[in-house]
Amino acid sequence: MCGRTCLTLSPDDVCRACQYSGGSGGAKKKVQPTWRSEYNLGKTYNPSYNIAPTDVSPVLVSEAHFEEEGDSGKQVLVPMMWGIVPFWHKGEHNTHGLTTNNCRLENLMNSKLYKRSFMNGQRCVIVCEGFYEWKTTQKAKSSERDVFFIYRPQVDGVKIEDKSTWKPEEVDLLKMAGIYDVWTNESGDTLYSYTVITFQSNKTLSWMHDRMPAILDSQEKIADWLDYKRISPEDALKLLKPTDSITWHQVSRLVNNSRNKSEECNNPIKRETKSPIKSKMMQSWLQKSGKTKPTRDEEDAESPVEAKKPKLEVTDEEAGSSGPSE
DNA sequence: CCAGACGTTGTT
DNA sequence: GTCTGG
DNA sequence: CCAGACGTTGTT
DNA sequence: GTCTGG
Repeated sequence: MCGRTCLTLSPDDVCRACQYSGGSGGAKKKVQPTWRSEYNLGKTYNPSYNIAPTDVSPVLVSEAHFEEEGDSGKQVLVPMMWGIVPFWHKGEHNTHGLTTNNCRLENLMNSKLYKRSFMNGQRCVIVCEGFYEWKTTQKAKSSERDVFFIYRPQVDGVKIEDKSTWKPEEVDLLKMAGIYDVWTNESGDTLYSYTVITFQSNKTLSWMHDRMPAILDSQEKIADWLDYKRISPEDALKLLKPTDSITWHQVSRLVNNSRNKSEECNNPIKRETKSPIKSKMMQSWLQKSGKTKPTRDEEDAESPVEAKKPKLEVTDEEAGSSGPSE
């Protein structure tokens, strides 16, 4: 599932962080998406460690949706509300009564709510530093579930939760595939809103939750997902596959309350001590089996495996934005 | 033809 | 229990 | 996703 | 608005 995200960059910095190789002709140059602020009933984007449904956050879309003769390969950032308001909805924007913060990929193509937007090319990419996931538990109340912050592996030295260790130009933001819609009220005011596409989790995350967002893990996939004139809906769907290019750490339950916007929200906490009984059993079992360390599978896979860190090298994507400077 | 749904989650 | 707000 | 409300009256 | 169920 995906019910809370984190994005703390200013609009300008989000633009910098979303630099992509674009432009026409053979010589692709690095360009930044432009910031396109819509009225959205007066709702605006506020950088936050704790973004919840109904909040507004920036998403990438093709410029061609807005410019008459726009290049569908060009990207723009548009603040939109999380949770689609169906374009046919009558009344206040918040009275449709449907849960639309996520769209199950399995249901997309026979959904009355999402299919039209999708076939219409209204694809978007939700941008964030990471998202929060509550571990599915049988016994605990929802308020007692373990919470994790999930994000892209960063280059050496960058700690995503410590903004003093990185700059917008070098951070690797998490990008999720979504669908957006445009709603107009009786007065003719428009509201842009989006949903995050989800599917069944792969092994990397299924121990935590059975659903995960459709993460786009390369610049090419992002460009293809957004360019609705070049890539058909059918081909766009093929881009959505579970990724292993993610990592995570446990965070405090401060994030449970969406009013808590503290930067502590995405800070790692020490793993909760297991019950003494289980801990003792584990220790003696480890001694018997002569192991020094439990393997990933043996300890519930609750910490990310190594070897997911990207190599620090200058690729076409990164040329022009070097690593830590100064 | 009209009426009614249109969505997702977790948990008892 | 269920819906709305953040 | 979780938290918090869930209601009405008359009067400062 | 559009689709399904009756």
